[in-house]
Amino acid sequence: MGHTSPSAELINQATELRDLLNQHNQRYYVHDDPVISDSEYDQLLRRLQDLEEQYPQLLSPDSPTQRVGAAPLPAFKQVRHELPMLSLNNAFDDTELEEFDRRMRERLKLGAEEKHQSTLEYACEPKLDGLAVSLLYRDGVFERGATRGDGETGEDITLNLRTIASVPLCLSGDNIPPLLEVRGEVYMPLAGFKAFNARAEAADEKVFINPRNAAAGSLRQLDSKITAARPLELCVYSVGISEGWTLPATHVEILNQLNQWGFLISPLLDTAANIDACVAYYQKAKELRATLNYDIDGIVFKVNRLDHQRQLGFVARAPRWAIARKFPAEEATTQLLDVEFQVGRTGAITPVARLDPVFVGGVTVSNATLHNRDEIARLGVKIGDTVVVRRAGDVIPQVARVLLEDRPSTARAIVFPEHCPACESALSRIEGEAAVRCTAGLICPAQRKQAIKHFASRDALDIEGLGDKLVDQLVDAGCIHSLPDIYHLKVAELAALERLAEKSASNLVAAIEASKQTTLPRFLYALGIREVGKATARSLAQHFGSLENLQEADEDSLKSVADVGPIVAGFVRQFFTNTDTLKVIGDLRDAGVQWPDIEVLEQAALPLSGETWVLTGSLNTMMRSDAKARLEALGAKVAGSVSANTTRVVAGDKAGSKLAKAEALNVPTINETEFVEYLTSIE
DNA sequence: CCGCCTCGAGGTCA
DNA sequence: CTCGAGGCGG
Repeated sequence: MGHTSPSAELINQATELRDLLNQHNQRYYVHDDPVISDSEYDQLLRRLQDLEEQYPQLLSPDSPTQRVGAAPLPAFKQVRHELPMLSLNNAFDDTELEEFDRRMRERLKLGAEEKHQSTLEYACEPKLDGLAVSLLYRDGVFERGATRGDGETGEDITLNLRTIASVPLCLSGDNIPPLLEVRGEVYMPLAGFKAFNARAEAADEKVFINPRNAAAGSLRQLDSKITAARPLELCVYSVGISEGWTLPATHVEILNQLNQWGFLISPLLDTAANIDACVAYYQKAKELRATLNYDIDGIVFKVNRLDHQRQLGFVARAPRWAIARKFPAEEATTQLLDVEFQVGRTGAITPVARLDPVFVGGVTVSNATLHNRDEIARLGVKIGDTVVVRRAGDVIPQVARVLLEDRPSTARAIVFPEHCPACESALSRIEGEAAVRCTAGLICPAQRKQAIKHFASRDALDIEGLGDKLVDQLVDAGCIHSLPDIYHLKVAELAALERLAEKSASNLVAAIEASKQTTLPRFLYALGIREVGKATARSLAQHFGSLENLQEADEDSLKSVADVGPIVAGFVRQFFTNTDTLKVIGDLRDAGVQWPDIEVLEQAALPLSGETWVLTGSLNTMMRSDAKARLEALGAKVAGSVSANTTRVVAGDKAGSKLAKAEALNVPTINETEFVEYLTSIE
């Protein structure tokens, strides 16, 4: 068995069964229109299983038998998204939605008076409450699936996605592109969620708190057999990269095409002729919400025409041409039990409300930030009050207001401290700032701990294993006083600590060692310069190329960096003129912290300086303006026409005369895929 | 901020 | 086997 080859007849049979099953599967899950009974389906599936068992050569990754799950993985691999997975801007009321529409029409030069004349059509669809994923199909076969992650890098969850019935293992229909990345949301339908929990409860197993976390937990299983037993679904809402597909004119047409190839799209997908119709769609969806078999947290509106989308481009980490109109956050009332004061990295004192735990927006809330002294005053809140709590912007719990009529006679005023709760030094408040700060800087143990935690955090040097508790432990034990001490920790010294044995200790030392190889933006961010977050750190790194250049930069040249004004420039100058911080940087470098030599390029200028590039044809994976900006950031000039001086031509789909001219003049050309690879290789 | 998963530590029991 | 830390995602 297994070593004999299957006959042509059997190979044929297996292929037919596979196609048939995939087809029925699609009818059932994507079009909700089954033509055979469940038991007939099971019979077909079992026949294929038998065949594959007998002749393992017949097995292919797109076989429906593969949905039952595979052997457990040791860990998830990291996956880089060629095209970053962006987030969406939000609108919390109708006015914000109308402002969005006004911005769109202004930028597209459509004119305000045309508001009600159907000039700007929007695609409307509900925003499912699940997890964003990306799925890559090569020649119509599902090849790789990944979580969104931070948008740039996610985790490879191919095997888990393969178990989801509405994830097509291979695409069907006409003109399937050789390369296609789709994006969508994985979620657990409410019926499945309830059934799963009912069964879990009966079996005395743990139940899930809400469908979103159930879906997230299911996708994070290393053993895909467990995922296979979870009722998950995929609904797609956009295309990432693609090759060999001339995109249609509108977003809705894209989705309809995806649907024809076998993907589930929202049955509520619709268009709105103008923003008033969007508002109406939102109202209708809000009423419909309670009857749906899945959680939604808002409605997404997208400018429907792709040429308009290209014209509008992106802001920061979100497309300019789309907005999510959020449903109002769910609210609940509870008691304010106490207020604690925490010291942040920059010394800011943050009051944190300790609440009587209350279930709101799908989770149990027991803490909420009160932001600062002004916020406490604005709310007029006292300890013992009944407060209204809500989960704002999806995540962070917030005290919305106080029910003064319920105030007990025992309510006590919240006393803002006058001294730092960690180091006792006096607090000060700078004119015009909301925050009250401890100015002791790194002398304050709380700030020292925060600085170290920040340095080790995911977006900074990403030292895995050096978390909150461990930093507290290490600082309290005197193992770490300042950042460079991290790099002198020894396994023996760590293993002597509580709850940290040989294994963890050597893992940590290895992670610390690995963190020495970093990048300039990460390092800058890790230093914790005030007002220098991830984005600013990246701009600074790109602009100055090296730490030396940045250190020597005066305020004027700092201000010439995008998003850097006088305030940030001031903080940066202040940081690099402080002898203590300079010593910390020196010690870190002595300890071996280093980043690739972008500084080599600083004099010789950027990698593409002196080159002239020409873009022609339409690009599928990026906006032309983005392509231009990226090239210019690398020092290239981007010209409109091809000449003998042109260094290179990027030929997108339907490239015309410019491509012909390039070939005539012997100017090298590259296609879009090569171009994207090239960009990612040198950026 | 919270819920979920995974993993290591350290206990209990064989 | 239980506990708790850390990573991840929204």
